[in-house]
Amino acid sequence: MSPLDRLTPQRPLGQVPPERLSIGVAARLSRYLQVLTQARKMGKETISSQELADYTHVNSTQIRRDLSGFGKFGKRGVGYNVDSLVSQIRKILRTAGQHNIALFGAGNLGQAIAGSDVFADHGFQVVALFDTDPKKLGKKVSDQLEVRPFEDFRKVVQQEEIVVGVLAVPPEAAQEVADELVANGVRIIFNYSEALLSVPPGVTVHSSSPAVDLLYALYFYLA
Amino acid sequence: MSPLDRLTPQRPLGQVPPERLSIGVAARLSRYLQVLTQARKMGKETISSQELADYTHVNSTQIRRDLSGFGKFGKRGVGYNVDSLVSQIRKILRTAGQHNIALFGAGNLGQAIAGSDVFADHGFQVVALFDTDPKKLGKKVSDQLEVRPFEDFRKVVQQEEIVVGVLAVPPEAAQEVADELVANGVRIIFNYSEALLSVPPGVTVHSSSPAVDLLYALYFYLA
DNA sequence: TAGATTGTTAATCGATTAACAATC
DNA sequence: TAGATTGTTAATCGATTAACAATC
Repeated sequence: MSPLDRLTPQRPLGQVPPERLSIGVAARLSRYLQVLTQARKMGKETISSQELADYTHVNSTQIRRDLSGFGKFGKRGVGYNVDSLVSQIRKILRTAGQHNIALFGAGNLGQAIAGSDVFADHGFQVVALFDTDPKKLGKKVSDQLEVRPFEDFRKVVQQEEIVVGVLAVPPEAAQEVADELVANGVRIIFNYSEALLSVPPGVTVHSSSPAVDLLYALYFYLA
Repeated sequence: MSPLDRLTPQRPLGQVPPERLSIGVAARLSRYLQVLTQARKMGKETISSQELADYTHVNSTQIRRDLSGFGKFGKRGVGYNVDSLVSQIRKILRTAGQHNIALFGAGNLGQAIAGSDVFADHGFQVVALFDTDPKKLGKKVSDQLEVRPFEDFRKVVQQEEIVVGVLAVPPEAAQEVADELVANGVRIIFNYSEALLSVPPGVTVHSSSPAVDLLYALYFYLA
């Protein structure tokens, strides 16, 4: 802080620092958290900013700075304690709680998602799996989960607080499901289908497109 | 360009401008390409920088500038022709050709990937699908593809030019497969397992982690 | 102690944004 | 023509990088 800053404070003295992270910081912290969670699973107790950089493709200086903005979490010469860094980042991102997901589509992709740990590891619980195929209805996909008819969705969204809708449906069905989600107040949609979705402002669509990463990886391979 | 730059040219006069794109530009162009490909499938003939911005979450001015750096591809008052923009970006990324992929793991995720259009749309062809489970061997997963024993991989990599290895295996098997890929000269690995992989320098690992996007989407939802 | 790694600064580079003339 | 959207500039902001003292 320069002396001038003290003369012209950005906010009233005594107030807490800005609570809202920038998109970049929030995105990077999420990536650190993903790696840390996995590192913990693999029994790693400490991790250096350089290791984090190798796994996340984020510069190690950037990582140290991102973290040091919130406190002195590391130990010089040693690195960061994995466990405690996980809790610290969860606190910063305020994602320590449990959040409910509804999953649409019980095909290969839907079942792969339902059976994966990725969401569970970060406090997201798939509470319902929907499909329209009568042959799939009632099928047990995991201990907790069986395939329910799409029509049940309204009921579910009223009973459980669904924060995210995940689409693993064929592209031609995606917009219809998205509309239904929006109509029932869901404001985050995770789109694994290839369809381009139209949603009203205030609703966020995240599209996962592995081919994109492959394209630019290939560019640097060929160039 | 400042006058000083003309006195101290970065490269010999008369040579072509730098061919290598920055990582940021290459990554963004890839995202535009993904959206354009899908827009074309949906019968869209023109698209504006604003529409591209809505779908990619990249600022529309940024998009126009990225594109105008390579030519005047748009029409004022109209937008960009989807078809011709696809060809232009492919030319820039030099990914117009066909490239071969080997896919590991024939579980739900592996079968979902094998059956998807994402890779095919961008010129990536899955030429072989491997698994170690004897019960799955020989199973037809698509018209072109049947499950082969992991041991066949060396043969395949010698016969076909495999540029990318895609891992859809359980986390405990991922490192072993990665090592085998590296040993056989594959330098791009796409990791859908949750394992953290160690690879030598020169090999690129891309890890797809949907939960990461969800985490930071949630942050802005809660904040 | 010696080696390793954090926390932090300063310089550079690239991304973002607003604004607007050009033009379809 | 009128409306829309590109191509481009300029100003600001955030990311990247190198470097290094502090310190475990």
